[in-house]
Amino acid sequence: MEKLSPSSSSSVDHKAWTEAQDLLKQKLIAEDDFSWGLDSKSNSKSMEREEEKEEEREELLKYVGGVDISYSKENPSMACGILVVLELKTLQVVYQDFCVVTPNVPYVPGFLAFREAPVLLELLEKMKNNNSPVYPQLLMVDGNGILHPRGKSFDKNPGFGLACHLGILANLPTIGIGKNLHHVDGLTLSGVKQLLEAQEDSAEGFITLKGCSGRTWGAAARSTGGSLKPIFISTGHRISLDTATRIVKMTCKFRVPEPIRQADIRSRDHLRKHQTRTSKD
DNA sequence: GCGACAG
DNA sequence: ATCTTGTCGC
Repeated sequence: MEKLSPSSSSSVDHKAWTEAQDLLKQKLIAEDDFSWGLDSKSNSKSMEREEEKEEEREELLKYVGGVDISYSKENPSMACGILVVLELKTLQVVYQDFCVVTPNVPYVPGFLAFREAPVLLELLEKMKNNNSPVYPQLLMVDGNGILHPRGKSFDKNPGFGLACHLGILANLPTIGIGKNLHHVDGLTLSGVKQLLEAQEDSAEGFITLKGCSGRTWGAAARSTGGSLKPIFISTGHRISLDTATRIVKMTCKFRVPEPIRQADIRSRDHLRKHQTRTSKD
């Protein structure tokens, strides 16, 4: 009952995964594609003083989702996926749901989506099927969007990270937030830091990430203070980098945007509460 | 060939 | 990702 295939011997199948990524990638939309707007821009002329109805002349972005998965070292067979939704205006959590699972796919750099997307997608579909009134209009993902090495030849093509992958599966606009730089197209952490420091105080600590090839992969930001570790923003699906960057700014109370930060904190807490029975009695 | 490599 | 307390500062 234990036969290993000659060439591929585990659940890790780089070739099949790369092909799957390439297929999904064909559906990727790299521009703003949604019906809502950001309040800053919609009323540029003058506030019609007439009836200030809540009439939705134009729907506004109100609910922003965040997803993440936390893992337990004590119990490697236990992980916790989470979906949170925050109200943009107040940055308060208005929805949260957890999913304790056993990781079945290992983490392989470049293929994070095959490990995490199924869990996160399930949380989204559950919420959607329940007709929740706060279903997110936009999703922030703990991981990269196009800032990602797509297979081996990324020099001419944008990547396809978890944020892209999940965005397509869920058909939602997504923004990828990396807390570490995935080295692609010649980008290095030291190079990014130099650019950030050379910025002085011009662009609020945001710079565009351009690789050796000239391609734009995303943006780096030191949202807080001076010398903190930057975060790395890249578009996932149905959004432009410009819009993504603006929304990140709106949600950055601390270094990491609130939807991601809250997802991080809460999934970790939830995991602790659900593993207290494993090693102790 | 070797190292690098989101979470 | 995970292992980890206090501590310095606004």
